[in-house]
Amino acid sequence: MAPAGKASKTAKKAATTRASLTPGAELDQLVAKVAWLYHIRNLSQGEIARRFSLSQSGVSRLLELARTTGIVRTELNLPTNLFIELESGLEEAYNLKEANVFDVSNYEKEDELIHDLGQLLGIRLSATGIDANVIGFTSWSRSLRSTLEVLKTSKTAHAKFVVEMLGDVGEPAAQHEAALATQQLAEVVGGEAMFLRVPGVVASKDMRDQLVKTDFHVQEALRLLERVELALVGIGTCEIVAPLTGGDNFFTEKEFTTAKKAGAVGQVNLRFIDKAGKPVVTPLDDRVIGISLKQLKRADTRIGVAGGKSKYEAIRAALRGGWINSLTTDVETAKWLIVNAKS
Amino acid sequence: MAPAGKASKTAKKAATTRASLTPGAELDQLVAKVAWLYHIRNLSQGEIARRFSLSQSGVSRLLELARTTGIVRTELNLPTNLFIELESGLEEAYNLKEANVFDVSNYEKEDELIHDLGQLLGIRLSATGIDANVIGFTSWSRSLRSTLEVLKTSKTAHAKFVVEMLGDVGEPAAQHEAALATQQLAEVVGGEAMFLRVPGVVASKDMRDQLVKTDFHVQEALRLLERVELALVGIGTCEIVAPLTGGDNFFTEKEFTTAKKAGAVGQVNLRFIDKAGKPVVTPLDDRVIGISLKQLKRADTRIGVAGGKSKYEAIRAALRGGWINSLTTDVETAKWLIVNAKS
DNA sequence: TGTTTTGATGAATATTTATTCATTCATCTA
DNA sequence: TAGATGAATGAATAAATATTCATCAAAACA
Repeated sequence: MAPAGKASKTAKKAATTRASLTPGAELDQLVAKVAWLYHIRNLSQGEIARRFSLSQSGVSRLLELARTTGIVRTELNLPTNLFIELESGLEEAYNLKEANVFDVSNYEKEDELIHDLGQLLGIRLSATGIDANVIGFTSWSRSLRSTLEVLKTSKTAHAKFVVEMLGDVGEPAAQHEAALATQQLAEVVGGEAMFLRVPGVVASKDMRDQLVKTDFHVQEALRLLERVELALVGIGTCEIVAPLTGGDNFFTEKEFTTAKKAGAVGQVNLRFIDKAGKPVVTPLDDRVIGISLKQLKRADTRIGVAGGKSKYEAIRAALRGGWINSLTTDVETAKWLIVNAKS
Repeated sequence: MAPAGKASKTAKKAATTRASLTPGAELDQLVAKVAWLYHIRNLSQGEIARRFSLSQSGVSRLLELARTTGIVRTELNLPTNLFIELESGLEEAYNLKEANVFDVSNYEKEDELIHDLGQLLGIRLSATGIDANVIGFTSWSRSLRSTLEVLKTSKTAHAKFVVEMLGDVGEPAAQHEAALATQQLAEVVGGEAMFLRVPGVVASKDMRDQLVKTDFHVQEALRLLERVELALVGIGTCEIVAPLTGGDNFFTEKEFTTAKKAGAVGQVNLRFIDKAGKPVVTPLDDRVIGISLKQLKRADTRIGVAGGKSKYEAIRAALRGGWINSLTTDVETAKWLIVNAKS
């Protein structure tokens, strides 16, 4: 490869006049061309590099850019019948509209599980398509935000409104993220975002009433909660989990204990339910700003995404109460839910 | 790496009970899982291989399978403003609804150009979406069949009918391909395919009348040609090009010469037009079974895909006559068309 | 203006991926 | 039953790709 050095010298000279030296707009063109040659024409990065007089590493970087900017996008189209026994098992045991099961195969790390399940739902939703007037969204759910990542690339989602089903939860810094997610979902479905930019849990019923009374947007959102058709629901345990801390817009350890003493084994958008799925009404209930269980049930489609050992009981309760009628979960959780449907 | 051999031994033992030994249905699951780990979780093939106790090459092969079966799909989302000067230049010069230009950068090989332009149209169509009652399709066009490849992955195309705008052209063996393409397009848009399974060019007017009279399906298709809303048009020169040969359902060299003598510089779905785009009516016209220019113009959207030096004149004629109002072409052709709009 | 910082870049390199080739095992054939 | 054929597979290897690191030039700063 003796002439290589020489070749690259000439290349560099050419480079001064060529497109790659970041002239902003032209960069896009180059990225597009490179992506085209690589993905449509299946040239190697080396060949492409030669054509444009730049280095292979440069091409590699341009392709990465193409991926991150969404010019190139790889989507997964999972067959729907992969875990059909488990899926129909769930559907029958809990009378579901639909169950999505996949072997995400990392059951230790909750974080990854959450993320993966969210993606899974996204894949399925964009395969099926979404069509509703009002979508209820739980913007603080990490799973659902992962779902959104996938959905962003979908062109098959349509809705008029996206309304948040629960106020802010967690540290104030996270609120921005939640708002962004709602906004993005609204964009994806071509609808309007309706925010519920108040604390999800407040100190007292009075406080709640105050907050609701003063803010027009909140009232609007709360009204829309009556008309949710597709609900993307958060399911949780009666514990304070990792990113959240007791106190900031959330229940304290003590309050959760109160709920558990009253029979709660889990919660759906912070509405407590017992082992049979029945609502557990405590004074805590008046301090949540968000969709009520009654309102929730008006939604035709109520989708939950959850998995992992710690949530088994909570998910089963949500299923038994019929608070969700579509579940996306992992193989292990699905098995447990089927085996323990009656116990 | 001394223990490697040992490890693989154990692996092999495990393998006898595991999923990978081609048990049909389970294979799908494995492919899906591997694709998931690779594309969603970004594990390397080596890591995945270890998890499933198979070799890296095996994983590579599974991933290839995932790609070819459509479980994994990479799509290109080209920005629409890359060649905006050329595009708006074309739109203005020829009063087009839309122009798509891209630098497909291989202008020598006509075959590749044709293929690439087809893909380009596909990318743009699936970005925009299709919504029409009746789509007129030119199933023998190679470009348009490439378009179809891309469109297949799209979920944004809808139509009630897909009707062929020209009878068969080329050797009989190719007819099957054309029919398949039409069928597939119909599937993609969720509509019904209407075939025009007769020769595109027949020996005489009488022959044509005979054929039309006897076949119910043909009559149905011809009726639909009156109601085409979106037409995917084939543009050609007055020459016999590569895969076609004079004679088999096609004009002969001599007949083309006749047309040229009458002023033809190109043809749109085998309807000859002159330099100004005016129809060149000769007796040949009565021997074509397909959409007429008059019928074509009823379609709201008339999309042409073509490029390459040999077609410059023909494309310009088609544009001048207004037979197409949307063009997908390459940079070089676009430049020529703009510069020579008035000459 | 000299110095520093920053970011872009390519050569070299490490890592990853695709392919080749030999082996195995099941199926078919004589 | 022996042998042939062909698919499936993994080890070794070739090829391709991503990353590291040093260099350079433009911008920022003194």
